Amino acid sequence: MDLMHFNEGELVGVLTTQPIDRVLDYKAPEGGVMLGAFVEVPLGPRKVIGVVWGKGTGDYDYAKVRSIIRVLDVAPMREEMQTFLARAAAYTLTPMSAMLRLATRAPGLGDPPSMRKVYRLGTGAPDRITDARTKVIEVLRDYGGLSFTMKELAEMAGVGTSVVKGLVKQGVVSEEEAPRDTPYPALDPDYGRKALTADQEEVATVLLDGIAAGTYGTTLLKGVTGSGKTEVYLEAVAACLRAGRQALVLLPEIALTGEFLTRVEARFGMKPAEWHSGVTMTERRRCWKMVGQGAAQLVVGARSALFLPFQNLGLIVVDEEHDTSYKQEDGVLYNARDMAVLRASLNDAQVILASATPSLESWANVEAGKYHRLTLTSRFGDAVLPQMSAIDMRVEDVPGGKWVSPALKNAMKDRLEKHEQSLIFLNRRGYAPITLCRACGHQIGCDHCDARMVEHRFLKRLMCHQCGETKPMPTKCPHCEAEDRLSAVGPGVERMGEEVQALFPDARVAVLSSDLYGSARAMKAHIEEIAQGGCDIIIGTQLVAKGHNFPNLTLVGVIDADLGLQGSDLRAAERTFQLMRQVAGRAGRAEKPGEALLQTYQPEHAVIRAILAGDEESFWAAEAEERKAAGVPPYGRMAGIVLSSPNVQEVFDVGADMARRDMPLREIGAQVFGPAPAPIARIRGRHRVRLLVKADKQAPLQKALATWVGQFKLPNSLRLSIDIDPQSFY
DNA sequence: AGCACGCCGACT
DNA sequence: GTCGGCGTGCTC
Repeated sequence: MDLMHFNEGELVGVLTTQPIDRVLDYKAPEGGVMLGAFVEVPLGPRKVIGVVWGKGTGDYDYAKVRSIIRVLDVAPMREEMQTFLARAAAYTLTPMSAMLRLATRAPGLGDPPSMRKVYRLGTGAPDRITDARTKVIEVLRDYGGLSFTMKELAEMAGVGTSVVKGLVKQGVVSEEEAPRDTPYPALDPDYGRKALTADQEEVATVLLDGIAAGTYGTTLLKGVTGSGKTEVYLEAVAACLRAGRQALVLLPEIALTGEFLTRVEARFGMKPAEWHSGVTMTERRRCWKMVGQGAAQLVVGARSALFLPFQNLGLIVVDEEHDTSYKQEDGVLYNARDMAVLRASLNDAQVILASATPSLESWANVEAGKYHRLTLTSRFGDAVLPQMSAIDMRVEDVPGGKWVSPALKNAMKDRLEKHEQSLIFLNRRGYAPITLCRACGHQIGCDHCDARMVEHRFLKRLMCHQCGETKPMPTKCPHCEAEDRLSAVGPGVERMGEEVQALFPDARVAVLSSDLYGSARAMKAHIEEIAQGGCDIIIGTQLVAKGHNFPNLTLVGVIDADLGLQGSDLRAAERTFQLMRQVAGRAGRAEKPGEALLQTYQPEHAVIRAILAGDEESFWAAEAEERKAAGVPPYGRMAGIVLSSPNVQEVFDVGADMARRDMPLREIGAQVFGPAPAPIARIRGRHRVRLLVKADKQAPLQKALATWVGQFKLPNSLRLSIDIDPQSFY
């Protein structure tokens, strides 16, 4: 490859991670520098990390141009990575410096490679031989030429470290310095190959053809839980490894990585590299560096893994592609699913978007011919999708303050008798969503946010689900001071646990909610125990919808299928549809047929009917029609602009001013709506208003937004963030 | 992001 | 008089 090289003294442009939205000129250091090199440069009184972005422009007073201090000992950034960052920045309207920060988030990037002492067989002869010494020498012989740390070697030989030290002194064992960051063990694509069903084989073959072509392409891999989606895309990973290229698997949640790593190990013989907020600093550094040297073949990670310095990326799998956590909602606002497609297209790599319930965006891209689509139909074993039906809550007799209908209760009783598990699903954490004073009607809210405090009886506190603030449960109303008049209104999972336990006093009831655990590990252990039959009835939030297997589960009861259909959130129907189908998909594994019962007050609602009929195609088609008519994503483009400030008056004034001076937007036919209070009007003491911009699919939205926002001189106290393709906008 | 420069209010 | 508030601007 023809890498551009700059000789000493030549002007180069360096992009730094400092929030300066410009490439600065520097002189190439002694020995010259490559395009894309990671460098340390002086900036004012400081030294900062940057990347050689291109030739210098020479538009800065030459006398003031300083020299690059040093070139870091890491692989230079590839040109397609530069393009990826630039395109992603332009799309999300993020400054380049912030984009570069995502790509340089490796701890200790600027440090010299960390070294450690390793030991291998030397050439010397021992002065005398002992049993312990023989063991050490045998271990080293067995592993012919490999080296180990002192601790490893002593442990493997079953001797103390002093034995090894003695041998080192005599040169029998040699000591040398080696980098601490070691390559990941090679994965064997043929290691744990499982026989696929005919259906899976067919799909895998198509994916393999895509990999073999070595070109860009995106495939939506659709398959219900248990259809063997993972097995099938791991075949694509195997093909990618055989082709000598790197692969990346993105998972929406860290809690899922543990189980996934085990599956990778079973399939490829070794664990892959891991990248997410849960891994240690040392391991992250190793991962970043090894990925950059091509010494990590497969990375399993969170959305930020998209910014790792892959040298030869051949495949990106986005598992559970519909998951909303792929959309970063703070800092740089990007959707990892879309960015994966962008990165792959610049790398001639393949993308697999896997889901049981794809997003409407992906569905629309398939319809438009941009993505391929593969569907896995048959489930493992002979289990079938659960029998789904609605319980019409308008005719059920449910006492006040209770939520389980007689129909659902009977179904649960039946499972208890058959020693099968039931799952009661309610997507509300805590005990009760509202704490109301019966004397004055006051609802306890958060002091810093415009949100209600949720009672968590388990913690004996009230919690704000927006900012996480908690306070002790008061005994008297903070408004009218009436004693003992506060009451819990509405259901939460903790309260459901109480109700169900009262209905079935002898049943073992377990409540599953993310806030009940101290760590992801504790949560995983508990879920595993429950799945193995550790309880009769599970009460859970959407946590249970995410990839956990409950082999003995045959009944799913949804307490409030209408939750999420309310409001004018455009994606509410889509989300409810996905969530209900996923939850229902938990029932009926192995040989036992499952049943799903949905409690609803609007059984005639199109979404509820589509869920019950299991008729996805018509649901998507109907959704697509509605959104086309409304001109909203994925058939139109939107951007959310959130202004926030400690001063209410200020945000509304600036918001109104921005809405008024909308010429740059009108020029591209875009419309501005608002300002309106943002979905959460106050967070951590900052008042928030939102403007929404709607444009045609083809309109150059980003450019117009940049010009529009650029017109305003914003006060310092005010913060503005632009969210292209916002996930939620009620 | 830091850090310096600079221009108005209450103190020795 | 001057100490210090943090708004504004610069960093190759």
